[in-house]
Amino acid sequence: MQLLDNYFKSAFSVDNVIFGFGSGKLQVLLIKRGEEPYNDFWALPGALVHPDEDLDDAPLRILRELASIDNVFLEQVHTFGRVDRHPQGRVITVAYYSLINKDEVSPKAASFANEVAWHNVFEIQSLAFDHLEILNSCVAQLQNSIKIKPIGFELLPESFSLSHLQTLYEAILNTALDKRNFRKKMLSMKLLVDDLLYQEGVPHRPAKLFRFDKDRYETLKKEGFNFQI
Amino acid sequence: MQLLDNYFKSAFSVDNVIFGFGSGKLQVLLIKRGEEPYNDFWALPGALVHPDEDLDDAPLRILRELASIDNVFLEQVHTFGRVDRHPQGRVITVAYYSLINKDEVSPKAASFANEVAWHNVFEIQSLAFDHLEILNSCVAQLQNSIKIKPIGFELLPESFSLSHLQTLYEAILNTALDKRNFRKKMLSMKLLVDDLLYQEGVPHRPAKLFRFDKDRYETLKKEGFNFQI
DNA sequence: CCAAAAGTGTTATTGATACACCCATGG
DNA sequence: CCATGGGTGTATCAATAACACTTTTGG
Repeated sequence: MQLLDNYFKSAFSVDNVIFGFGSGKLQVLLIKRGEEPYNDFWALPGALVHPDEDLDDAPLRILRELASIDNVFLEQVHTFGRVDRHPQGRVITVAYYSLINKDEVSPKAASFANEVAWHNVFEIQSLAFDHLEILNSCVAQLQNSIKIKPIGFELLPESFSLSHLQTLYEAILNTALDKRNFRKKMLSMKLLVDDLLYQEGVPHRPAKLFRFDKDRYETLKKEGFNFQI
Repeated sequence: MQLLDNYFKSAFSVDNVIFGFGSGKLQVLLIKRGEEPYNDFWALPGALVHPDEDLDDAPLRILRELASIDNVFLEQVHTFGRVDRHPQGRVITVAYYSLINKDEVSPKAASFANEVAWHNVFEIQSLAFDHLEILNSCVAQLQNSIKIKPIGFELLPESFSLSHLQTLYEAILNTALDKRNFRKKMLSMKLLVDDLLYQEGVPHRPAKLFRFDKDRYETLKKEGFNFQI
């Protein structure tokens, strides 16, 4: 609260909705608050923006502190600024979401949190402050973005099967997709390269593995190509 | 600058990209700055957010001061917060755009401006601060939004012809559209009601006039209808 | 040989695009 | 009667959606 006092009257913060994919579900990394208000509530990880820090760097700092990762996909979503959104003063907050591969991180509670844990997005009932509204707006934007930009791969290991990718899309869009149509469309865009590997040790026919060709996407994009699922 | 001093070190502002439609072109309302920095440059109308003012109300206040109108379509676009974006201190700014019918306003220079004028969007070469970047992001978002939401009507008089509407779409999207296909699609959505009026005093066949049925749109939207042009 | 998920094509329907002439009015 | 923009329909092509069986592996 000491730090807060310096900023108060008018502070700006960022909140970062960190998405991951696990157990076939879209998940989000939440912290358990260790102080009032909303003590013991789950909340989005957030931080005040430092005076000498670019706005877009603040959510990346959160990721570094919480999950020790850098170089993450990040998208700004919306800025929330109702006068009464924070009970202790005027805080305008900029919401971001980021996509990370859960396998590569083991989140540790940072200075500002008691506990950190992954939660299934579509099972969350309440959060501290207006964080549920913020989460929902980020989910909506993710659902839009994933249909028109090849960003889902950020949530998967480098090498993945088409079924794995499809379950990811289904988890995010919260709907079932047709297997044959999904594969047809995904492969027709020529953004996946055959990894020349197959799944191992599975009790069924092993799936062919692919990886996403980012360079090729950048090239195609310049030529006017539009990703579309 | 006196007001500014109170806020500085960390201030948040809004900038409002006010779009209008005139002479067949997409236009934007700019102010000419009357002080340093960027004295005599054209700039987006902006304002610091008052401590007791909801964020979304700040751009509406700008509209009230500059054009004496209320009840305007408004969309938040993006928040710009690079440390060096403002030469005099740390200012994070939230960009909004709004759509108004030029016929209903006669903008007057407000306290913070020397001069106000409409400019053709696609002819603007430079603006104060990073306002060109902000303008461009708002134009891009308007172009996206107008394809999927029936918002263009805000820029027109209540009663308009299909050709009028088409020139508006062409001006915003900066591209030519096929007349028959445009009309077919627009009418098929059943969002326009025949105004039972025709143009008058034109030296050619007078056009049938329509108006946008907002209630009907809200109803259809609830049933899962998606606007699409 | 059983269970489990991988992999694979065709058809029908829908939506998108391309395109040219006649009409009504004012001057 | 001329100039101007208003108004209209069809045919082709591309994209989407629906749908069921065979294959490969581990146990």
